[in-house]
Amino acid sequence: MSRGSDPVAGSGPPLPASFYARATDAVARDLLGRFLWRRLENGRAAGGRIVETEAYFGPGDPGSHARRRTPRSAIMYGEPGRAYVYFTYGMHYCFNVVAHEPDGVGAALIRALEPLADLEGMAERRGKAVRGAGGQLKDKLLCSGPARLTQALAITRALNGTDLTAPPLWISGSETVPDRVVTVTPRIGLRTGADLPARFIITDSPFLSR
DNA sequence: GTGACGATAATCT
DNA sequence: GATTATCGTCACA
Repeated sequence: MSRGSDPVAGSGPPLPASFYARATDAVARDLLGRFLWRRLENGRAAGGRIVETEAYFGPGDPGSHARRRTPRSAIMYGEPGRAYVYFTYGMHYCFNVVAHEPDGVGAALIRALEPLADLEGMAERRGKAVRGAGGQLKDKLLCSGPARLTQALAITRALNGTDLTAPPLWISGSETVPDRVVTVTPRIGLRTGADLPARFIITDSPFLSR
């Protein structure tokens, strides 16, 4: 970021749909270091730098919702560059970007952000869990997990299917981080056997989910 | 610091 | 009826 003092403007225009029309794991890898932004009802923008992602594939990937085509997973069979937001465990939303080659299936789960803009708003939406003794803000707890970041950015199922190449929810950033700062690990939270090495992290980030 | 557990409802078999 | 791409809290060390 370099232009002016507004982090949103300084991070450049939204990534085009073509960015997402590539192999799912390549997109998940290349999302590291980019910026996720959310324009809120009050006009403010909340956002952060993507530091952790996972790739979920289509039929043949037992850990993926899209291992079968169902009403919920159909969006992963559709147009790249749209949001896939689902509700789980009776209380949490998770945010994915539909990403795959032509006629492919898949999406990249955004698992953690380094919070950059509207930290106070994030803290309000996240609730008391992000405050320590004396009301001190624990910024590591704002966006370090897939359900935490959706709460911090006010992402709900109302945004399922939205186009990510324009507000109110978009990703920007023109730089691809170098391989030397990236680590690949097994995916998290799945039944063993489905935990493919398809989790991508910025190795030394303090804002990872674990 | 670590590990167990319950919350809570959409989704699918 | 079972499962779940999670998180916060509470023990205990």
